[in-house]
Amino acid sequence: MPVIRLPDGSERKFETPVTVGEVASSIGAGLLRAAIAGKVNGILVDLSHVIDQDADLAIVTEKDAEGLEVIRHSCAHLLAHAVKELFPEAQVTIGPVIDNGFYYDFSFKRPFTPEDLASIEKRMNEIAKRDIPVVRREVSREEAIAYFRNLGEHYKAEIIESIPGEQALSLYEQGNFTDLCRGPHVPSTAKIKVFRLMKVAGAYWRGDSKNEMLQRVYGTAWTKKEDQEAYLHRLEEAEKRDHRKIGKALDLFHTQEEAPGMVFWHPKGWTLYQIVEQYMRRVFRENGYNEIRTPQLVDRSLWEKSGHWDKFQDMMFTTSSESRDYAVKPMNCPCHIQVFNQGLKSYRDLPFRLAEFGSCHRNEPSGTLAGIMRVRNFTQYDAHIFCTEDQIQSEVSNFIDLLMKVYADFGFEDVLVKLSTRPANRVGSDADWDKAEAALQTALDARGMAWELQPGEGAFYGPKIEFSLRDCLERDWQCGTIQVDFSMPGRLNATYVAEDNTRQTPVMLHRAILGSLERFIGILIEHHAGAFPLWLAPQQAVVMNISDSQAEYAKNITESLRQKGFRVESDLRNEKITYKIREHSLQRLPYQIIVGDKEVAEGKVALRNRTGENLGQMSLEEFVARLSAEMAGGAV
RNA sequence: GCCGGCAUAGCUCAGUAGGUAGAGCAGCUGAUUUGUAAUCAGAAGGUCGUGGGUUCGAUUCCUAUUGCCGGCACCA
Repeated sequence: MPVIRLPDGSERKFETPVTVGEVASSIGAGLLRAAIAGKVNGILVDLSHVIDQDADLAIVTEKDAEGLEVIRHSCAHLLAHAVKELFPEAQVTIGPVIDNGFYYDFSFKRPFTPEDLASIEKRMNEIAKRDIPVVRREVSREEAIAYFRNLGEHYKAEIIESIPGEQALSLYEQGNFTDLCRGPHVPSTAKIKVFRLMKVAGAYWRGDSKNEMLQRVYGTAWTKKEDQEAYLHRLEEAEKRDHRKIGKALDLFHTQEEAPGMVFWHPKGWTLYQIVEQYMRRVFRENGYNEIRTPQLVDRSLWEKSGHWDKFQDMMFTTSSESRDYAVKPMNCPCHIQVFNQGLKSYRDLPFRLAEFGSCHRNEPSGTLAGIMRVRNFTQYDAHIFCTEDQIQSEVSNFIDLLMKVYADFGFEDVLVKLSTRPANRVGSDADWDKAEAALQTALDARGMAWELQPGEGAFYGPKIEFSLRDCLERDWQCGTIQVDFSMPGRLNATYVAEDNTRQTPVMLHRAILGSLERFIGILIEHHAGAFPLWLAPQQAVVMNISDSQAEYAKNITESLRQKGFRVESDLRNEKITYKIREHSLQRLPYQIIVGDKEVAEGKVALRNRTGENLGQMSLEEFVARLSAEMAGGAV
């Protein structure tokens, strides 16, 4: 005689055990029609789930986020169902829900083609229309294994065999297709209405590159057609912001076959790069860092001592000369320790902060290269702080303040924070780890930041915090990090003289704000879609004449602005003003200045901003004041 | 690195069921002196990513290779 409490607080009594669907039906036929699943005492279940004792129940419909998740999950099954009907020899494996959709991995003798995708999607629509009930059934482990072995579904059988314990397993059956699944699922295939298959790609079985490569089919699914269209539209918008496209259109950089994964910066792109570099240089200077420069090429023995050779040998570029082997530096830290090691350091020198804009090379696998986001030659904008354990917390605190300020200056307000703590394999004593983890956590909490704990995800040498930027398309980019290192200073013999005249090994903090500068600029390009704020714009304004007679005046305006430090060019070409405006608008210049006979006569300029607004006439002084104010609002 | 796709003029792209390629824009030349997102005309521009093969003939078919793109694995 279960009593069921609904989210609004009301209660319903039933004489016998009831299913979630029956409760929904007792509330209203409309609710039953909209119902996707149920939530019993907070646990998501099928509509067919039987409730035999008192419980809290919420009916999950397609309006709920969880309802959409269930639909996406069921859509993955629908995909597998269609594939099995069209290609019976294909074997099913797993099909989880992901952001905006789902995927399903198949083992098949040949790759799926785009044409296959079209026919699979068509079959999915047909199956959905058949309105096939989706039925849950519990079986024992042995039964399940035997069932899938018998079907020749070896991957499924392997999955079940790897599930520990003797627990009963659930199978979901829709017509002639059955899949092992925890569920829950929609009650019928007809509940899945809006979906699209997006792409096929290879994916390793169980995510291990030693295993067979499976065929992964990606799809997206929604409850409403408009939602799907909005999603597809968002993808198109993201494509327009692609830094490779914008980099070409705005003449910022290029890459070419002879230097894979390395960037040729053009004048405008290099201007942008320099603005970012000079800004960071100022930030370092004002915050107690000393900038240094260390060699690109360092004898192999140093990398052996630091431990990098052992682990990353294949990914380091090497060269040799006069029978010595060198490696091109893949990171700055070992060299920074060499600088620290020059001369005897006292505890009074700590914290000792060294920063470098170091050009690093890593021979990344070919398949990982992507525009300027992942390259083989990049500028590692990082710094190392040598300090005592007692200084960790204040250093981390100051660093977080600095990092948030820098991100805000670049237009990023939304920052995700993750704290990773000790892994099973690690160096350093538990006392060291206790202290370091506590220092990181205290620094975060003192600032009142929201953060996520990642237990066991720290590096072997120490705990770390990672900072990700969320851009305007809601994509996350991990850029910043601060890592405590108990290992490397000792490995490379860094010491200082303590108050009691003993030699101590300092703790080293690795810290980065922007990460790879190439990647950060790629993020900036996509975040701003090439329409950079004034302080970052490689070219801030153009001065255009209407006809030849104002050429001299235009040149003078340009020159005055340049004298004041603004990045301005003249466009004196014999073209119609509309033509010039169009060109510079496409180049996304913050300001366009137009001078014709009227402006010459009155000693003024006519101003147009990036959104196409005509700001009317003003004196050069007024325009300069406007630019200066806008720059002050930015970071410079 | 693995799976799949792609590679044609400076750029964006079309094309050839195998008979050495075409558009728009840019660039060049000339005319036009122009008021807030494309003035007109003319001439020119390509070893169809690279190597090998099949063929009377390959940009097209086969093969290898390089790069790029989408994933996967990787990322000190």
